[in-house]
Amino acid sequence: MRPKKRTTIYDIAAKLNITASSVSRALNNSNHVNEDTKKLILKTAAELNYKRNVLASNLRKGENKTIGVVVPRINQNFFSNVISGIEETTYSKNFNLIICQSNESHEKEIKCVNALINQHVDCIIISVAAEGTDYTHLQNVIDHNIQLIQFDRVVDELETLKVINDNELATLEGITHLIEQGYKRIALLEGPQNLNIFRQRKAGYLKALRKHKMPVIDELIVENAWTKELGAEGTRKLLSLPEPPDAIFASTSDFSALGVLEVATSMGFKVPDELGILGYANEPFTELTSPSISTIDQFTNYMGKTIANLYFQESENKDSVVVPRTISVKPKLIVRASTSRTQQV
Amino acid sequence: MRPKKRTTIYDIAAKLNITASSVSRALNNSNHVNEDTKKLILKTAAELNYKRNVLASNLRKGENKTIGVVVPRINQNFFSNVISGIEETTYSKNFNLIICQSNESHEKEIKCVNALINQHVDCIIISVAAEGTDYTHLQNVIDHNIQLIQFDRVVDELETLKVINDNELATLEGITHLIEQGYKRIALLEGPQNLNIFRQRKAGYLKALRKHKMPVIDELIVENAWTKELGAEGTRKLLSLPEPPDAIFASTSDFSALGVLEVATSMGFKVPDELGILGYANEPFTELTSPSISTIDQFTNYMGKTIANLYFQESENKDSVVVPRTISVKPKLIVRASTSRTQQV
DNA sequence: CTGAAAGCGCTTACAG
DNA sequence: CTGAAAGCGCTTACAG
Repeated sequence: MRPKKRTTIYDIAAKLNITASSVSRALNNSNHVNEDTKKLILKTAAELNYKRNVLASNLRKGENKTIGVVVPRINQNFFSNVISGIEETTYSKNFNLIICQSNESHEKEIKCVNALINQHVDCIIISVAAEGTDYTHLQNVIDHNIQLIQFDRVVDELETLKVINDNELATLEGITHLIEQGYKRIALLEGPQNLNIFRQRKAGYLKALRKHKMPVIDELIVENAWTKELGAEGTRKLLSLPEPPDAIFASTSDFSALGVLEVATSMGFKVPDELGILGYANEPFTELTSPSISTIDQFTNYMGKTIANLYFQESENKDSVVVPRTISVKPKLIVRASTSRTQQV
Repeated sequence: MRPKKRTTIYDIAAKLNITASSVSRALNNSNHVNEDTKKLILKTAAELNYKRNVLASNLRKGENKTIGVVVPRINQNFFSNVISGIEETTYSKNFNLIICQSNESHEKEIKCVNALINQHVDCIIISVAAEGTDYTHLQNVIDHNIQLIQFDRVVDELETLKVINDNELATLEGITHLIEQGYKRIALLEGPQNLNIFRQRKAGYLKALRKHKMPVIDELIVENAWTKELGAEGTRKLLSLPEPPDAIFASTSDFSALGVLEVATSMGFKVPDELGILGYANEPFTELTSPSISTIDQFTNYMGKTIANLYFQESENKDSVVVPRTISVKPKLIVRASTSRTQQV
């Protein structure tokens, strides 16, 4: 299984009685080489099935043309779509993409990041795991002069390029929509507050209530209702209250919203009449449930492309310093049956 | 933005007045180096924030510890789950994973594969795009002594390691289940027949009918019903026949099955009583529709791990020749409401 | 236009 | 245990 020796530029040079320098120049399409010999070299290279050793080339040139991506989970819709967008862009620039998943483990995240630093990638794109609080591994990326781009779940304190959703604004719109539909007691299923995205969504919720002069009712705010199961559990509690909510915003995800829907249905609450449900992320299944679930779309593929383009813009700008900045993508409220009181389905 | 020079083993050596050889040995935890100097070197390396240049190391050692993956789409459940499984295994072996998507384009697939060959990856794992018929680019992988592993959509003629689902057997079981439920006119929505997986599923369908002495009715076989839209279109035609089918096997995917369900519902056919629906792939949404859709689960994460392990088994086996072989994973029929005639939902 | 030479950062036989 | 040297495969100033 160990490879036989591959064809190198020396093999080509030897065969043609010229030097490796010329071969290299021809292969790089330099114009400091005779047109005819260039053709001959290219022809011979093809015959010998030559493939440039990118490792050697990169080592010599001090470049790598590789971007590393670290996400909590590859197989989550949001992330796989963002990665797909990143890939489309990096591919068009002839860059490689190395992918790691942290599995929401802070420890694995650190290992992934260090592996990417060792690999001398040009850029690391990351959405952090839910766990951590210490981010020296990310500071380390910066210290190695590797471009760091955070997206979605970003560490606010780190001054890097960031691409995020405007979670607060999207939530504000979502809750406002609920209020306009006549919902009066709106509950919040919140996510781990160490992640900025969940803090922002909570902020949007509170802001919307304040704006419409509605009281914030503590018993309607459920901590850490992150998964379908936890969403279901939280919903059971909420709907068992003496005064249950008439709407639930599952700020963590559509999976959580699905848990809400299942419990509500099984407890005999009519959605959307007796209970409105708003999710987050526009997972494909949200339009398939009955009733379909209102949610918030995050333009994932577009985010991916934006992230990758951000890197290429910066890197073309070699001399100047990178100014830390944040690109905020405005998500879109998708109104479906689960919150459409006026127009029953 | 161009990196300042990074710390190398020479920097460490200079600082300690020793040679790079010793530094390298210490860093590689060789025992041909004094314990105390080793400690000193490690300490200094940490202080100088040293990270090994993996490119240089790999070039020298003639290894790369990188596996390339080429799939039609990263953001499809099946593939992202397989990739996730691959990643878990490669990560545990300290291998990098480079990911490309062909977007179902044969041309892009060729470019991806060539890029990976240039990159001198140790192994290429591929599920081919729907388009192509010519596979010299894959032969090329083999010619470069790169381990090639095909999965799911494999090119039969190429003698490589293969990890597949037993599509025929799974389909046989699925259709048998339909027959046992009393369905008599079972239609097939088939996929592009240049892909082995769709040929196998068709074969399973035909086999099941023959086994139960049921006639094969040409007008019940719809070509190329690959997407939700095409599935819907095919279903419209089928259900408009003078003698419409009483069950439809959407062999291409659950998305196609979803198209069937929507059209059937809108045309007033009762599922599962008047029309049974069987999908393929166990997409998460299949348990959320009403009625829920019966389908076939492919153990995707497990497949991913199996693929990666196959590579590592082979590579540990350096001397012996790789024997082309196929690992067939038996998928599982998931019976849900859309085919459960006896037990209505 | 072409060659000889140095060097990217590392590893590893070869001496001692 | 440690050093000097060669080499992985390529690129690129420097001469000519």
